[in-house]
Amino acid sequence: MSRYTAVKGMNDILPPDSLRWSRMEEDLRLLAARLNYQEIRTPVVESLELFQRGLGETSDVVQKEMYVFEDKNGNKLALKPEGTAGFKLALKPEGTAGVVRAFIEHSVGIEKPGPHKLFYIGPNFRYERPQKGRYRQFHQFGLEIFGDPTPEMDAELIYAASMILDHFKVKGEIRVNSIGCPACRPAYREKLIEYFRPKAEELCGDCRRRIDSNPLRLIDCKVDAPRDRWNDIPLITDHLCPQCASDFERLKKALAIFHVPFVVDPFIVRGLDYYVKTAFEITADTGGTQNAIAGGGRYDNLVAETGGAATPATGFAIGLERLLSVVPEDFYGMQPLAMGFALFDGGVADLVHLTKHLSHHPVRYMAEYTPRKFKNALQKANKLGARHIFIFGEDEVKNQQVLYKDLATGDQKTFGQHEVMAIVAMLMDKEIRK
RNA sequence: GUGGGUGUAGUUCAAUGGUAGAGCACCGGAUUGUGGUUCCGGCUGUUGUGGGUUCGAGUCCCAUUACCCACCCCA
Repeated sequence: MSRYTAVKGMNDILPPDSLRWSRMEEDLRLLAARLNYQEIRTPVVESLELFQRGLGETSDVVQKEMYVFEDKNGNKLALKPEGTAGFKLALKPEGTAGVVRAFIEHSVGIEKPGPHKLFYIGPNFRYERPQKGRYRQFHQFGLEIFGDPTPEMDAELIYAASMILDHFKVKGEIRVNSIGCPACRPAYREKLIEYFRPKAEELCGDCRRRIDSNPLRLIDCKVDAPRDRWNDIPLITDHLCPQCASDFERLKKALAIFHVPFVVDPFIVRGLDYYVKTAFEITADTGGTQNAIAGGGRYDNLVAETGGAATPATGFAIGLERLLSVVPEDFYGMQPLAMGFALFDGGVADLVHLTKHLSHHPVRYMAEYTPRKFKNALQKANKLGARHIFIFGEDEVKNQQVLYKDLATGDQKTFGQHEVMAIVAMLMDKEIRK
């Protein structure tokens, strides 16, 4: 064990995993571009207050999972007329709050008409006990749309999520719900409280406490499994106001037109306070119990609550660790490796030349400049998993040639040293046929 | 924050309380410029850390720490 290790819950990404990561990120950017999402990059740190106000003071994330610290210039900032805003800082636990802040700060919604479609990709931080699929530094890719109130846009967003699943050959279940709005949710909440209060004795300790504080989440309790025990639990979908109910119908209709496979799950509850109306989650078998790979919904009031002009908005985020854990192992193939060797000191200069020439082409190649015996060169290439090797021995150098051998088939061939294009063409051809 | 499991070589794992080992990996070799297999040789340890019990602790006890899994919650 080395003296220094990575901080708990924060992981190194090494080859070959790093290749899967960068390819996945590349694909996500391309997919986002198809529906005209443009990238936004916000800082990893924001003021603590932004998250407290945005995500909700009582949310678990804010209450116990934030990485909070004080800015060294805290005192100066505190002297600002606004008061102490900005004094305390936090590593971002999710992506939306910072995007909303930037959207407002730079008047994006004012300078051009909506919808404004943005995507982000990057690290987030939550102070939780790590377990399979849950880490203190984790990464998300998210889409956010500002300035469009329609349920059809929600449907398009969910469609984008399903495109991502399809692209990566992931089998996920898309579950949608409407969680109402400030006009209808409070009444539903009361109904739930009324429903569960008489049953308090039958609930676990956690749930008894949650009856009043968070009855919606109580439904998800795994200890009591309320959904299995009672089939007459009031459903939000039966208590929506006319506007929410109508929007929910439009959402489902549009999803059907997009051919997005989904199920209605009236028990979906989002963990953050800002969601209204459309809420959805995507689950998949990640090998652990953390099977939610993506989630999102509409947040029409957040921009105004953060200090901007009233702007309807909707968005979702996908957890990249979790996504990658369900992307098929062989989804990304590795380009075969080519290697170059010299058999004696006199071949090294020619080997350097080959490296120089091949470096201009998109082949995966590396050389070893310490001369080796023929047999050792083959052994080494094998150990490194190389397929193509180029050899400069005495005969080759004398004739201005290079010996090529395909370690997979055993074929070999001699090229003139100036036939670089022929060599590259051959490598590319083999790659396509692979 | 709560519970459970595991810490021994680079790695995966052994070792009735009695001298810490094996496979893999790595390095070298099996006579001339043809590999993967095989064979031979070599290298590697504060047994996570600190106490305690014992003639003697990798092994038993206590504490501590790290990782893993699960709860809570979420991506």
